[in-house]
Parts: sequence; structure tokens; C-alpha cells
Amino acid sequence: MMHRNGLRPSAQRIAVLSFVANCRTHPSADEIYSRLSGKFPSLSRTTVYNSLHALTDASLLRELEIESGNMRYDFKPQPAHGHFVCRKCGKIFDTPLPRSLADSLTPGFCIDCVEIVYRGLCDICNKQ
Amino acid sequence: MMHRNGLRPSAQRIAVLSFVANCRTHPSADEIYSRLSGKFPSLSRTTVYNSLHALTDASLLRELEIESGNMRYDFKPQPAHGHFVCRKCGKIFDTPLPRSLADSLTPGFCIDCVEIVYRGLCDICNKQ
DNA sequence: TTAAGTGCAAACGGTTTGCACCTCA
DNA sequence: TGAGGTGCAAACCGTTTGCACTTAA
Repeated sequence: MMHRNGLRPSAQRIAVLSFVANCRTHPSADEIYSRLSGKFPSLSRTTVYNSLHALTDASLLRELEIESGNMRYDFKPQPAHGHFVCRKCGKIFDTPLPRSLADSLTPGFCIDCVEIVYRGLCDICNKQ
Repeated sequence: MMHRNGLRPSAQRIAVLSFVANCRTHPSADEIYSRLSGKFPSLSRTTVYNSLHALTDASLLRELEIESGNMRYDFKPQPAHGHFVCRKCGKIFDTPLPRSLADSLTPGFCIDCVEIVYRGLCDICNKQ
């Protein structure tokens, strides 16, 4: 998968990619670093950032600018989706995208991607 | 306007609010600071941040988490709208919101607000 | 054997905090 | 006159950079 994108699949990169792909919390660089430094005691934050950048450039990850000053990462090959951020528990949920998002855009503009973020209370926090 | 929200309308706060309200570029704290320090030579970044927080708490401004590590500000009393970020010139354009954005959300969730960001090329950059 | 990847340490930059001074109601 | 506002300086923290070491094709 990485070879196809011109990336050398080092153990660290594989770990970063599979962690983001398998964890549904849209982790930050620091969360990834904390969780992986058990497996790689010598792991450095620099390597996590290097890997995240390389994987993002290779279109295997997507950067989510959901929280200012704390980038979060998403597994890109998944179908396009929006995000719901719970203001109480802070969890980030995937949501389906509403249809015809581009309908209301000015003609002449070229859309690369659409980011949609809902903020509010998740079902559990809403009940409490 | 500020009195109604329990804010003392100091000259600096008035300047920050009216600058954000009148300039259509969704400025960052630093842009606001640079543009206003002509009028207020003694203005400090701290005061700009203080004002932005107070005005945000008073629901007169809204924080836009569009660019990681560089918060941008929007005049809140305007009707809800999305944002289009041009990847070439970096300008941020207001866009109308598509209808029925909440349709596809899981039942039980409570939506405070929806943020929608388009990224791509604006009409001018698209022509070049 | 050499281009690419790793990781330490230091720098960077937007933001926050501590604190002393100022200023209106 | 006292609660609230201003602004300097330093701290904070996520991220980037410089550089020497390591590793795999």
C-alpha cells in the first residue's frame, strides 16, 4: 500500500498508519505518539510527525482542522464523511455527508473537498 | 451592543469588533493586531486576545477553526454561512449553507452548530 | 553505498498567563 | 474607590528544523 505511493514501509510508518486506520477517535499526533511508544520505546515525536506528513502527502491520511492548534488525523481511503464533535466528552464521530453539498456554491469555483463539522452533544451526553 | 452583553465598550474592543465586522477576510488575531496598532500605537497582542475572547463569549464573534494553529474570527450576528478557502490565494469566501444539513445525522444527537468548509480554487485562481 | 528514515535537541510561532498599572462607572 | 481593562514579559505547547546516526534497497 505504501510502496504503491512511493513510500518505504518502515515499521514506524506501518504502525502510525494502522493505528489511525483502526482507531475511531481521529487521534492527534501526541495521542499516536503515546500509544505507540509502548511498542517502539525509542519512538520520537519527530518520527510521528514525519510519518504523518509522508502518509498525508501519499493520500493515505487526511488532516482534520477540527481543533485549533491540535491537528487530528483520519484514514483517507474511507468513504467521504463529516464529523460530529461532542462539546462535553470531546469524542469525534463520523457522520454521513448530506447530499448535494456543492449545490449552493458560486459557479466558477473548483471544489477539492468539503469539510463539515457538527458541534453539539452526542446521544449519551445528551441524555445525562 | 456590548453593554447589552455585559461588556464595557472600551475603545480597543470597539475597534476589534468593528474591524472584524467590516472586513470580509475573516482575520486572524495577528492581522487584527497589525491593522489596529496604527490607530492604537500602544495596543498589545494580549489586549487583542482579551477582546476576541470577551467578544466571543458575548456571542458577538465566532471562532473559525479553518487553519490549524491560526484561529480566524467571524462576525456572528450575520446569517449562518459556510466558508470556501482558496488553496492558491488563501482568501476565505462566505458561501450560503445548503439546505437540510442536519438530515443525515444520527438521532439523539443535539446540534449546536454546523461548520462547513470547502477547499479548492476560487473563480479567479481557477481561470489562471 | 547511498538515498531515505529515525530521533535528539533546539527553535518557532500562536496563544495563554502572571502581574503591575491604568481607568472609567 | 474598586471592579474591570490594558499591556509588558515570560511561559506554554504543538509543531518544525538542523543535524548526526542508522537502515534497507
